[in-house]
This record gives sequence, structure tokens and C-alpha cells, in this order.
Amino acid sequence: MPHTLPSPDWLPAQWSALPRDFYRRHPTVVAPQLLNKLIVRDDGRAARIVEVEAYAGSEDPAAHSYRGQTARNATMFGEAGHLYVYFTYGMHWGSNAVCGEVGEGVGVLLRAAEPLAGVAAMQAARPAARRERDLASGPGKLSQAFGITRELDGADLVGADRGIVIASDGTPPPAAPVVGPRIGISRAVDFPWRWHVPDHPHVSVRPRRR
DNA sequence: TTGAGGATTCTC
DNA sequence: AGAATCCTCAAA
Repeated sequence: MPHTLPSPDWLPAQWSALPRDFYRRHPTVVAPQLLNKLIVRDDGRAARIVEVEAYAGSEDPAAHSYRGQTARNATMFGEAGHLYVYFTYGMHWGSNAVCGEVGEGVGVLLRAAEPLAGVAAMQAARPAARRERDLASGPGKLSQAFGITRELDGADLVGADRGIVIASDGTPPPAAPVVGPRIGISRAVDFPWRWHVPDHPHVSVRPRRR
């Protein structure tokens, strides 16, 4: 007796979208649980998430949502399990999974992933990448590799209303992820809210000290 | 109406 | 180390 398919047709059967409740927790709990999960688009692009950061709304001076809801961060204050996409530095997009409860403004930034499928499409989307490990080893790179821009802000990662989903293929998160300070922020620089898979070649590189 | 700053990336 | 490049939001 077949069980109800939790995911749309384009998602291979052995994968299943993460349920809404997965996201309805504090981002520091969700973040390490997202390691080794999959980000998948309906054109065949798929990658394994290997690096994430938590951003925690009014308790986190580094979060876009720290000072409350604005036009830019409105998605972060909505239902968990949706994609919050932001634009920065005049040219880069960042992708987050909204977490917690409505109104909290919390989420997890997807910082790096290991391409698994649709690699040709990712290479086409990222002409500057010379090696496969340059395709998605950073938040802007990951978004560019998957073609994520403002048009996907608010997409439902559970219901896959716009052809993008976060799923599991059964691989558990690492038992002992590397944890440390977040990258590229100027406030709350000591919060140890960045996690990544140990010794993984697709993790983003630590930038120079400013 | 203005302008400082930004959850970055790339090239030199 | 410096450039690229433009949106957002507070008003110093």
C-alpha cells in the first residue's frame, strides 16, 4: 500500500521534503539539522547543504530582522518553511529557510552546498566558477548556482509551490559538526551560530579579517 | 531626499 | 587589498 507522496513528481521517490514542523523551532536548533539535507529545484539542480548560519530576530543584532519588520525582511516574519531571499552588495543574493513561529523573524542562511545533480546548469549560471567546488561554496554562489533571486522570495520549501524544496535522502546530519562564529557580519560577531560539515571541500572559505 | 552600509565575490 | 554595484532604511 503506497503512502502519500510528500513531494511533487519531479522529486525522486527516495527523497522527501522536510515537513513544516522541522522548521518551527529556534534557528540554532534547525541550522545543524539542515546539514546534509538537499536543496532541489524542479529543473534537476540538486545539492547537499554543508554550511549554514542561524539568525535569530530580536535577540540577534546581526539579523536583518533585529529592528523589526520592513519591506525587505517581511518574508522572515512569515510562516516557517518558506525561502527568504535578500539582495546585498549590489549584486549578490542570499537564501534562507524561515524558522520559528510567525512574527519572530528567525531563519537559517544556506551558506554552502555540494552539487549533486544539474551540475551543467549550475556551471552555466556561474561562469566565474573554475572548479566544481567553486559552484556553491558561499551564500551568493549557492544562490547564483540555483538561479535564486527576488522572484523566489517567499517560495514554500515544503509545498514546493515554486519548484524549490529542501529534502532529505536519509543522510543524517554530522554527529559532530564544526561550530563557530558567523562570517561577514559586523555585530554579534562572537555568537557561535555557524555550522558546517567537518573537513568538507565545499564549505566556504573564511574571509580576511577586516 | 540623501547617503552609509551591507548575512559577498572576484581579480589583481 | 580593492573594486564592483545598488537596494534599503534611518535620518548620525
